[in-house]
Amino acid sequence: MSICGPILGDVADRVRGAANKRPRYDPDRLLEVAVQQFILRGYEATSMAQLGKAAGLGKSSIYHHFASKEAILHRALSRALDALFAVLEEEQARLGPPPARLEHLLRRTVEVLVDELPYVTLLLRVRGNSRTELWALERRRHFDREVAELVAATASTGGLRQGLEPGLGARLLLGMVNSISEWYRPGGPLSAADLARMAASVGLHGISGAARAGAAGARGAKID
Amino acid sequence: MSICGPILGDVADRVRGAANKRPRYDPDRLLEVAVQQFILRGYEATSMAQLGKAAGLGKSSIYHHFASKEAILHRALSRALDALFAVLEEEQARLGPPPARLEHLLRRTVEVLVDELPYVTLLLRVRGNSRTELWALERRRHFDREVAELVAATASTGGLRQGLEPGLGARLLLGMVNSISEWYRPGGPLSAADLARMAASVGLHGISGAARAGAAGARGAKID
DNA sequence: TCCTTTCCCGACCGGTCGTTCGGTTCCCAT
DNA sequence: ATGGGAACCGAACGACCGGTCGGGAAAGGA
Repeated sequence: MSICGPILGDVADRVRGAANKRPRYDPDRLLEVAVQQFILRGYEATSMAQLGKAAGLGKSSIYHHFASKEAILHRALSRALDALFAVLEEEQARLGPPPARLEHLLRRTVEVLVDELPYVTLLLRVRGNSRTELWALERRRHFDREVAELVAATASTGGLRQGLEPGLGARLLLGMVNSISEWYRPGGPLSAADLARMAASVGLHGISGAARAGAAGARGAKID
Repeated sequence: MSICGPILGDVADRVRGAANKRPRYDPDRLLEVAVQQFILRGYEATSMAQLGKAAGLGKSSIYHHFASKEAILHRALSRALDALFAVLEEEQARLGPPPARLEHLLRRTVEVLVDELPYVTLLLRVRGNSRTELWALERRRHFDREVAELVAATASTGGLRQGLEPGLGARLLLGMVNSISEWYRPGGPLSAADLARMAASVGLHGISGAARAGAAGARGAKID
């Protein structure tokens, strides 16, 4: 128990021992606290002093573990991006018929999103304000493009609905999947695997099959 | 032609005459410039000085038109929310069988999103940092809940796929629709009406009909 | 022409930002 | 027990933040 941390049961409490010892951090644990704050108030709106307080530290102590505020962000975004790109390397995402590969990719993306929820959430909110954010944005675009190419490959097997440009389909698919980070909270009644299966299924079913309501001609939404 | 505005053909240029007269603003035009900047760099990361420069004004001049930085945000968010809630009042969203009402609601939501793109985009990025943002967040939740109730009504007519909780369906639907603000740019080859028709069709088709890949039991995602 | 209103400006305020620095406290291997 | 590195602290830095203020230029009606 402590009165220091702003939220009960926080990392700040876990990091000190059972007694009220002085908190001792390593970069990864501090990262956890920092990302939590970044998500809560936004990166720009979070001050180093707030980061320190949330961790039970003075703000100058942060600089013992990270070179700068931006370095914290970089590490967090890197973690999210690495986890996402690892999915692209998985066998089932690289071999087999495109529709099955796309299904696997979407399902695993959701699972990673849930698994690394804070880090991916932070990634999805990046807007390109600093060099670090621009770098993350570009890496993320690479990922999106791979998904788009897989959707295009699925389309060329006839798996896409009439009039739906593959680029648009990919965007809608990714938008749906990414939006999960805005409401999903671990510990709820919905398991990550079930959510992933369902989201992938809903998404794929949405962009495939016969059109119900016709959209005359919807063309030209390439992932750039 | 001017060297003042950061982007060519900006509102800052349009607002002065053909000659290089002094810019004269009214709140609405200034709002347009401000929202553009808020989207570009984020609300917190945008300073009043930057707002002024983007408008071709000194930062103190902003306060002639708006009481505070937060007042600018409030006006922008209000514009987006009013446009969205107006859709809920439309006849076709209130009368008829639930599936048709849902289709209309989704389609019109996309059209409003595109129509008021900067303002809705700003709304969708709000995280609840100030009283204004909390207010906007709550109004937005009301809108989401109305959509969720319509999805639930659609479900009770048997229009929802097996195992898909209406709350989860609504979230996925809204996530897909809202994500359009992250990539759609007016002037592209895709008209707002076509996009709206296609997005609504993809979304509805995704959450309805028979399941392809089974998700054992996916339950419990209520819109709060 | 003159006066009023609208609009805009530069200088300035207190406060907070990210960051630096010299020094203190703690843990642990020796 | 003791030396040394890792972890942490408070004070202070210059820069910049949102906001205020008194005054000047432009527009418009008389």
